Amino acid sequence: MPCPCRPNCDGPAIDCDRTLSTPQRLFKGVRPAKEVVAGLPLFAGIQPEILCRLLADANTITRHRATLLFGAGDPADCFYIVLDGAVKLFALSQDGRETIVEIFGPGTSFAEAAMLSLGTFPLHAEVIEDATLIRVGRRAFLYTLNSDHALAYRMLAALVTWNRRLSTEIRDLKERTPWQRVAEFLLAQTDATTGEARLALPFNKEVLASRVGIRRESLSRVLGRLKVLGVRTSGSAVTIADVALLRRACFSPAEDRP
Amino acid sequence: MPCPCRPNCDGPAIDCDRTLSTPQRLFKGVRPAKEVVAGLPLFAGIQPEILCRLLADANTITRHRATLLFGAGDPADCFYIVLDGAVKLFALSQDGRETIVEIFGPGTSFAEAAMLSLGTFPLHAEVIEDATLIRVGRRAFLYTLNSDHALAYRMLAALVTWNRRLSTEIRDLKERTPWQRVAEFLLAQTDATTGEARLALPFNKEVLASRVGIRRESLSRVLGRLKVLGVRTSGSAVTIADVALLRRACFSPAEDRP
DNA sequence: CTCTCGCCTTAACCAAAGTCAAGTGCCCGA
DNA sequence: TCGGGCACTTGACTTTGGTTAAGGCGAGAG
Repeated sequence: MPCPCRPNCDGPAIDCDRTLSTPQRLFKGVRPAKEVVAGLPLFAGIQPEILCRLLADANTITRHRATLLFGAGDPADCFYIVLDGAVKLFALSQDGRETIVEIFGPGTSFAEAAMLSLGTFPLHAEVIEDATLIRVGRRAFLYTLNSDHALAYRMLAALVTWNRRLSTEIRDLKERTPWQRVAEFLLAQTDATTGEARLALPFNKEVLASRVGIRRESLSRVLGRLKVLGVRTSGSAVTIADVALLRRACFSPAEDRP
Repeated sequence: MPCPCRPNCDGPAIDCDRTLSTPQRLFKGVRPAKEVVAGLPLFAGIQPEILCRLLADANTITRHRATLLFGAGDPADCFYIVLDGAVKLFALSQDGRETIVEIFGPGTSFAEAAMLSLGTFPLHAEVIEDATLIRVGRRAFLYTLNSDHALAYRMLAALVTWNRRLSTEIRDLKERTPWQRVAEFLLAQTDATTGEARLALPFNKEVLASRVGIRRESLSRVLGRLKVLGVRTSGSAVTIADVALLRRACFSPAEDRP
């Protein structure tokens, strides 16, 4: 079966009861493939036999940053599950500028949807942080979808929540300022709801800028202005002095904006 | 069965073989309900008996502009098919400003997705142009979804294309300027691919502005600047002197921007 | 007929994001 | 150790969208 990313398809097949053979460095907390995949919202509650069948046509691959997984227009004959690292989906405008539409991190999957209709990917996908991925073949996926009607319904639900994410993203782009989107992003990186928080940016600032829809120079300036709200950055390390304060500033109308 | 828009649920039930009893003014080209619904991508190819079953729990309603169909958080126990007019889905920020996320016109349906997961609407819906709608009950819809697996797959496909629309919307918001989005919107309103085009804005400019993510004052300015590209407006009437020219200006990098 | 209201436009001002260019710091390899 | 490349920052400048306020204009009510 031909594969759009042929030169990349060198990963080992998956024995679904064996632990994934990924480098420790990349994938902390090694678990059997079964578990990882079953943990995805899309496949929650899947029947074990069907899962094995699915994984029979899957393999793990590790890719370094800057590797193109597929280009827009390529035939969509696989989808990906991210075990570690990060992948961006982006578009290229005629003048060569790229616009990041979505970013996927550990425990998420992407490009399933492309296989359902057109059969071609609508966007480009590139690894932005060294990644470990499971690549699942189209044939197996569609077969699984057909053998397990419950899966089809879960997939419906998954698409709906994905949709909802996109809607709120649109809303954000329309009604919030760049600095609010940056602050929002930072807040989303921590579980803390009060007090100080330390976090590491999951990817570089060029990417972060594109993620929130501004240029990297503007991001620098925004981060500068966020200092007065207790946000310090050095490299990819960020500390938020008072999460609650930042959250209030970010979500309350007007007053105390940086 | 309780209905979130109870005071509005006064429409007649639908006899699926009879012509819809909607006012001529609103719904030009009267067709049987069956046909209209079967024309939706979601229900294309549906089996006639199942369709009738679906419509047995449906009714037509006509609503004037400014009517709220449902609010965010309301229980989602129906979805809507637009026969005529237009409906906006929007969010309200804390300071009371509204942000339009999507707009639905004739021949489209909305809010089906809300019934699949949470069971509550994520956004507000308001009629923005006097509308004729079919309101389909949740129970019937879910029943139909279960009886017709093919429908479930079509629904998957429909969600995927919907998703794709949202992605390109995000891309647009990030990589194109407001005037490009306005021009794009105008171009989308006509079938013409060359020469002159005349069109009527499907809703007022306040709404259009929110649709493209700017304020109405900015929309005025943009329309003013688009004059040099052959776009004239008077009220809701718009003429594009040269569609091809506008398209080129709108999609080509830099040069000749208004 | 006029008044008013809703819808839209205009203008002046300001804040802020984009652009272009230069500069800094860091890592890595020769 | 040097030099080059990369990621990021800074500054000066331009452009543009938001804000506020005022005014125009048409439709419908009184």
